[in-house]
Amino acid sequence: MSFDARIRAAIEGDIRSGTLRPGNRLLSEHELAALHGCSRATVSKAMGALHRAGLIERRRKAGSFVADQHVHSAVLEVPDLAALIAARGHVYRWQLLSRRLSGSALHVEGLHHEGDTALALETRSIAIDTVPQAAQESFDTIAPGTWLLAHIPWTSARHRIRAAGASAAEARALGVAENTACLILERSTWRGDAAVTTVRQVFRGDMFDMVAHFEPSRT
Amino acid sequence: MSFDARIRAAIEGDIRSGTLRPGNRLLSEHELAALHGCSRATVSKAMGALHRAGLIERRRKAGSFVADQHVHSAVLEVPDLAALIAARGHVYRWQLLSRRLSGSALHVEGLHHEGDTALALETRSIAIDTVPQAAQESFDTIAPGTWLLAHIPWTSARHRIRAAGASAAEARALGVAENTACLILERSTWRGDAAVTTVRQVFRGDMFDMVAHFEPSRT
DNA sequence: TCCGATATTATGTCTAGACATAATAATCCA
DNA sequence: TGGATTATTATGTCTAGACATAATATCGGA
Repeated sequence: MSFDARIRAAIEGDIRSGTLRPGNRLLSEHELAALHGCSRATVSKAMGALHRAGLIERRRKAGSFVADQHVHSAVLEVPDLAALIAARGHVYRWQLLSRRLSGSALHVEGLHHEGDTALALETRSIAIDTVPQAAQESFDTIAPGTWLLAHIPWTSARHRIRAAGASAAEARALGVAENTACLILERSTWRGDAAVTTVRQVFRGDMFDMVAHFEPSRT
Repeated sequence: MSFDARIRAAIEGDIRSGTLRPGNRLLSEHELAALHGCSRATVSKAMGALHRAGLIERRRKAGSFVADQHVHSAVLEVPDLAALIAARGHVYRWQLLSRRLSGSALHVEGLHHEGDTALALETRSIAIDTVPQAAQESFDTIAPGTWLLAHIPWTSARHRIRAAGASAAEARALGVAENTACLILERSTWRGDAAVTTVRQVFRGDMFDMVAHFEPSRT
């Protein structure tokens, strides 16, 4: 086991066992280096990993502190629908429902099909100020998400996940009864400070779920 | 801007703009160090961040490669319900519904209340082999999640998020109509290889959502 | 031709320093 | 006493090496 992993495990253990409690100060990097008999760079690497995992807070001059545990973070895998459906052994198909240019936004609506059934209804708006080439795309055979992925770089994204009953229009599009429970994924992406796209996907609740993992022990 | 951030931004930009495509090999760490005029350790740090962000794959001897972009990862914040409800300005309350010891598992069922309304129905089983002290707990005033957080260290967790209509029993407990759309969060936690607890929380869809962020530019 | 031993290569981990930077604590002067 | 200056401290970033390790490529022999 590497020094890095050893130091992480030691501190993580102290936090989880309650030896170190939220708000407590950890030893400084110098002290930990001396304690474990390794260099400060190695300690720093371990502390960086704990920080990313949300276990500790770090402040210059003040030191490192055990973070409040009221939230914890997990890595959410946001799948590409085409790849997901292919992995399940079905045929993926995108069906364009509408496309409308309004002001500086291009609005696209369509369905993601898994084999013969509609898996998700997508309502998207694309900022043509940020992605001017999108105005030339029909999106009648390629899904806008796939196209965007290949055409413009984005730097950050925000996802919101919730559950809601299908509206009349959504139910009709998905071929389910009105008010059927659906998982709704809303995603906004930015390139720097410029908005790129906002998408709302309504999934049939019985055919889709999302998975997230948490393992602090990742370097 | 630090070398680290600069190198990350350069490679990320090449990936997102399509200059580097999935499967392409990146320059080796040595070459990148020479190119950017910095040391290999700095390059390695940048590559580590890109790897954690899921943008690249790394293989010894073979090199680093642009990852397939069919999934991308985001950081999901899994809130502690008590803290979440407090932050919303309401009073949190846990109500125990049932507690039953069966074999090597302790089954606990209860409600998380936000003020006067039930926000979530929780069904949990706790492995008493891993957490023997739990057998002595009544859980009639403290929620098992809170108790577990304070009493045993866990090392990894897996979350599954989906939508479903409330069953008759769930609807009764939450005070909503049967088949109301609910967000269902199932979480299993482990301590090393030993299972700690499995919990299923059924949330009123109209009162709860989850948020996830993605920003590769985190060191 | 096939197999095993060897060399090569790129990442993984680490060291023992360095200077930068931000935040706090101490000090000194008006 | 109040406010501005200075010193101190811990993290943040970086260097120029080192050895370990895993995976591949190459070469020699049966």
